[in-house]
Amino acid sequence: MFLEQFGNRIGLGKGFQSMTINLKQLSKLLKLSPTTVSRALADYPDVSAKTRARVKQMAIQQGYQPNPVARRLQKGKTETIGIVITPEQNYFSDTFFIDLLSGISNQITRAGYELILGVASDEEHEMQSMRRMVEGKRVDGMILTLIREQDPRVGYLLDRDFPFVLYGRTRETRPYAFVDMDGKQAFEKACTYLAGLGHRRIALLNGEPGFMFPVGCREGYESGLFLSGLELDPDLIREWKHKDPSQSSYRWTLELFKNDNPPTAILFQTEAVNGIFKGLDELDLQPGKDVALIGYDDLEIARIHRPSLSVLRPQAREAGQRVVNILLEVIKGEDPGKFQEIHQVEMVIRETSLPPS
Amino acid sequence: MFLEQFGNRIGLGKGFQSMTINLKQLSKLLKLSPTTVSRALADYPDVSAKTRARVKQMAIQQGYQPNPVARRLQKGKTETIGIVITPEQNYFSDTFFIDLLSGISNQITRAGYELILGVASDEEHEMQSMRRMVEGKRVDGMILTLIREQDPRVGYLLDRDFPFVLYGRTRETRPYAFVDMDGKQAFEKACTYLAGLGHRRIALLNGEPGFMFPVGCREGYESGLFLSGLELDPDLIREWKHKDPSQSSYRWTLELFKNDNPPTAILFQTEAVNGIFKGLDELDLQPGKDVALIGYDDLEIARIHRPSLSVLRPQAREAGQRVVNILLEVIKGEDPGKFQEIHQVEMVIRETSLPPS
DNA sequence: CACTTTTCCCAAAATGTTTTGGAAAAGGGA
DNA sequence: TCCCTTTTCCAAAACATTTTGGGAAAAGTG
Repeated sequence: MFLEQFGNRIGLGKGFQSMTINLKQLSKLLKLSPTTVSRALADYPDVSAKTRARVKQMAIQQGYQPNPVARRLQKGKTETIGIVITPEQNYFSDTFFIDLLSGISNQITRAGYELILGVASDEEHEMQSMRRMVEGKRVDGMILTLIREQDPRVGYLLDRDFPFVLYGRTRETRPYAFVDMDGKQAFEKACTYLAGLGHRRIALLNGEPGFMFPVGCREGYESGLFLSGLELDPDLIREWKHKDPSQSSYRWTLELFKNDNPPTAILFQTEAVNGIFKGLDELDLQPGKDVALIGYDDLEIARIHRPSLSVLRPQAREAGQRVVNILLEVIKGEDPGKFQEIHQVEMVIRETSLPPS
Repeated sequence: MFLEQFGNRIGLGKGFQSMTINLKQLSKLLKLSPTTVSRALADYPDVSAKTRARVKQMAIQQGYQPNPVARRLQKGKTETIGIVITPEQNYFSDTFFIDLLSGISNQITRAGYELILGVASDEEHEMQSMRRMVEGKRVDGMILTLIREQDPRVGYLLDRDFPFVLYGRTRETRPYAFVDMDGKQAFEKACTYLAGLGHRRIALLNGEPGFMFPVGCREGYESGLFLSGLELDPDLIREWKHKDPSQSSYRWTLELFKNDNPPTAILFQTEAVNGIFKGLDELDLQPGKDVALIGYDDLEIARIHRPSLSVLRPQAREAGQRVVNILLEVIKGEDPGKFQEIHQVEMVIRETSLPPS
């Protein structure tokens, strides 16, 4: 009897290998039914305050934690949400994505959920990893990042009515939930700021076509030019590649300055900054002095570099938290169309955004 | 009858919202018992080849996948392994960690397991996140990275006999499983290489004390000096901080060259390269020309920079795969002490490792 | 005191698998 | 045909919860 009650705590030789108290064992200890113990812990009103307190105290004393696997089976929920990352596309380049992930993880833990991670090498494996999670009933919802203009993942999830939230947006008419940064407004702000300083030739070194984010950047850039009364010159727009940001931005930087009428300022995603610095260095142009620079994302290099880089700074951590909170609502059955958030991006002026010399 | 069989596939309005076929439903379709279907799919010898084939075909046709939650409950295994990362310590700085994670993830998926991720802001939350996974019975095993000399996580897991594998090593007398890079041998190799080129003043800009990895680096450095007949000069050793690699390495670089007899070469972790470049630039010293450089880790910046950086290149992806394979063995009950691997690190000579001028 | 209501608890069912311990059917030899 | 193996299948139990649907005791109410 004693042995049966405590058998699991005694174990076979190993110290206290498992503090693992059952609901059944706990209820036996309390001389109550498992039902009552379960309901007491869940604060059901139909268990008296006295026994509820007694149960909770004993639960703590015994270190009882409900087995998540069993509760998931019964509840029909995995209490898990999934995310797939694609390192090949250099998404991890610095603090930005990890901040996002940090916000996501914190909020998920707070809700008692789990975050499962897939790492995919390309678009195909990305889809494959997601399907495993969804069709294998391994998650209750998905978080999508690095969104493309035509993103098959979104259609897939919409088709089967599976809960998901985008960090970003895509071209899709059906309503879906997303949290996005206002790249358009950010680039417009940066562009008008530079124009306000007197810059007349402002270049855009944009992200890879096919992805959604550069679309907004370009819109903001064009709108900024327009608002400042500047002409759009297609020669001042270039696009680098995700898989090799530095190399491609390096080449495009050289290209930009072959122009008869070269730019005096460049807007870009900070991810590509190494290539730009290298290109400028080769051209004997001083960043900030000869060419004004404003990057999107406040990476470490932006702060450490001399001159320090002016940037547009998205609040990745906060966005990550919102993504999770929204996803939890969608999982609960709320209409995804209600959750479409566009977050403002602040501009941090440092040393590379001076008037033209 | 028809409706009951196919009810789940018809759903309520939504297209084909769940391809979710039960074992019970599948067995009904086949006019077999759930037992037999389960055993057929698991290739038990006591089900005839004919029905096994029939079962498998139907399972594929119906898109049946066993509910992982149910199987976990029955098997008493979560089929999940956990990892906790701490972005504050700048571990994510570039491709290295993501390569490791990629190897880990691939191997885990291949085994039909899941990877759950915790993101912790500091040492305390790191422990907390791990305890939640372990004591909450959310994982079958843990992967630990960024190991400290005295690492409370290792003692914790050993005490409760919980399966884990370290990427790295720690000071602990009890046997445990690990996969580590041979930092000592790598730095010894780099050091003797530089000495062989004629360098006599070789500095070490090492990682943060308290962590285990820099210990090996220093051993290799000292051993390399010894093998080359060079004196150890404590003035040529400095340590930067994880939370701010660039800033601290920048300051230490300036410091190193205040020396009456400054170094002609520096060994370091590539993570700190931005600070070093900045420092050298300020001192009007050309990397590679005036000061030879060899970094540990082949980050993107090492390849893109001109001159390109000579590096020590750990095979992070392979290491990640080994970590998982070992962990699965340990979970199966194998003796962890059997699995202690030290992987060789190759040296990639590029443009920053010339003889002294 | 009888009746109703409220309070407090619990037995049984259900979640979807795998495993255990047989049992029926088929095959083989006399 | 009968008995013994071997082959092929299956009913029931078990995994650890939560939920369902009461039911008994206590407390009000007339």
